[in-house]
Amino acid sequence: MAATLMPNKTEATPAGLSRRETQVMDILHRRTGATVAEIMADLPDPPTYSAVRSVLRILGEKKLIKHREDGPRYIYYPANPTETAREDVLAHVVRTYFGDSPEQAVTALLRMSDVDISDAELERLRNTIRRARQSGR
Amino acid sequence: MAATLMPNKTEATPAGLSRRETQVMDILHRRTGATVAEIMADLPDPPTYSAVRSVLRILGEKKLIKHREDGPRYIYYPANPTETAREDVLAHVVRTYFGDSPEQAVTALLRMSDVDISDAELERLRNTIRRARQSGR
DNA sequence: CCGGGTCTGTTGAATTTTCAGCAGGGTTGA
DNA sequence: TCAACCCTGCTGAAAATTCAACAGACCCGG
Repeated sequence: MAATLMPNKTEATPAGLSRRETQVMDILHRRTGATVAEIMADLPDPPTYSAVRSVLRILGEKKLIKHREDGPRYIYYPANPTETAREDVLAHVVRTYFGDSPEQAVTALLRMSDVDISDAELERLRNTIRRARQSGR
Repeated sequence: MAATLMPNKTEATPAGLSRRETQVMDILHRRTGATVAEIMADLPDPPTYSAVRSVLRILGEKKLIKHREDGPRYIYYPANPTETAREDVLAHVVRTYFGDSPEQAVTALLRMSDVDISDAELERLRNTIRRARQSGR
């Protein structure tokens, strides 16, 4: 029994960022742009100002972020549009945690987010999805 | 203009795993358990067998994975239930990429996943969610 | 019974990440 | 004007990660 049949590499973890890099990118996405001070404030176990800037420089070299000037300081923001990032991360999550079933992801999402959707509604939604998928696709 | 008003730390990145650690955890989630060989096969730029085992040992020390014996070898798997992991990762994604709006996450999910749901359906779903949230919660 | 192969446990080194200090330039307000 | 302050750019060191090699145990086929 050959263990692995599909190539199936991990990927989709954008490129493979370090811990701090990931944290900073997350902050930039959440804030859609932030100054060094703001990033530092949001960072768990905030390191020094200089340390944050190091990470930013590296992210810049990797072309993952850009910055514009805002008076005396820089405002850093993700290099590619949020929309893209959203698709990427959702694809990754669906693939990794929901066996490639967007349906399951949706229901989990609804279930956990205070949206106490009824079973009936859920069923209806599921049908809608299935129907849309069959015909549309 | 005080920049930061909320504490708003990053967190939710489970604990802050290293690059390799994250990759391995993702593989274990996707496969719901895997041998070293399988993990190695799924890893981008696969290192040696020994290297993989190092990461596994560390993940074990951090109580993030367990392993059971399967004949001559070990099968590693996430220490806490997939369900929990799913909630955590969804919460993180929604917060980071969708401004804490599960609704938006759901629509994005539907839109991107081959489910070419019509605007009308989408609107209906949105109403359903809103309604459920108001009354149910 | 014995050799080859596979697996785990452990250790130490190479590489990467993370971090802080310092120098220079510009802005601000007294 | 000028001094205090804040910001960036850069550099090198500390710390963590990543990795490979080696030793010992086990299993299997000949």
